[in-house]
Amino acid sequence: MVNHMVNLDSAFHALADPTRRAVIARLIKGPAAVKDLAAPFGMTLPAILKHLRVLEASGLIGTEKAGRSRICRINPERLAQAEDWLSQQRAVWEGRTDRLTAYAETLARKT
Amino acid sequence: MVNHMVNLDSAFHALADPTRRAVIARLIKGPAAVKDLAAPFGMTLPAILKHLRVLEASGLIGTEKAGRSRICRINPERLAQAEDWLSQQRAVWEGRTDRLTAYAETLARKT
DNA sequence: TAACCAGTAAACCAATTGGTAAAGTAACTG
DNA sequence: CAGTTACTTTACCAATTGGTTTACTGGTTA
Repeated sequence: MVNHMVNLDSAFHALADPTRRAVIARLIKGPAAVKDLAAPFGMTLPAILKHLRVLEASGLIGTEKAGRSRICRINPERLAQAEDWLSQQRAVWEGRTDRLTAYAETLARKT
Repeated sequence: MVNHMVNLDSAFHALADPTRRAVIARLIKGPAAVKDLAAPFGMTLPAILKHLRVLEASGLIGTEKAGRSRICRINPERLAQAEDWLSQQRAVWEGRTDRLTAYAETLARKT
């Protein structure tokens, strides 16, 4: 139960970097090798590799070795978990404002 | 247009800490003073204040001074922005898998 | 006015981050 | 077998983070 929190920690942390979000946006369209992910950014291989490790540790992506290259693919479930936390908060918020709206209507009816 | 990214950076960064998510979960049910937010955690006031500043800088919450206390309230729009990015990615993913599904069905029809 | 209360500021600390450069290793290619 | 490619490791760096303690300010209350 605490584990779930830890996952959210690492998932949101992974999402907090524009490079990593760009990698996700790329991978969501299909798997890619490390080299191909590095290409769009003016960044060294080790730098991208660090980002990929952060993403992999968070469970947002998975990687596997194929010959001399490593291919990365998205793990949409973890992305959904982050989205779920947010939509859950929104649900509470909307429940609250609904209640406020209902209360306001009650007041309006009384006056 | 780059600004939007920066906002996502700070929003996701703010969400990456369990204390800050707990603060958000609390504030989404209604405004609260700094002291009340600090109470549930075994943490000093300055520590919570730092978290609140991070949350405020990200735009996820707003604060205002009232007498000697400062009351904090949620800003649901920013929360929605983070959710939007995620659901947008999911939409791409689902579009992709839909296309794969359609392709699989085409194959099935041919055989 | 004296005492208390809520927040703020400042200085400090260990750990983490996002990047680099340089030197390896393992898998293809000619 | 020699060379290139693609990743990997290591060591290093400056900046940021999440926390502390101590001291101070401004409001509230007895």
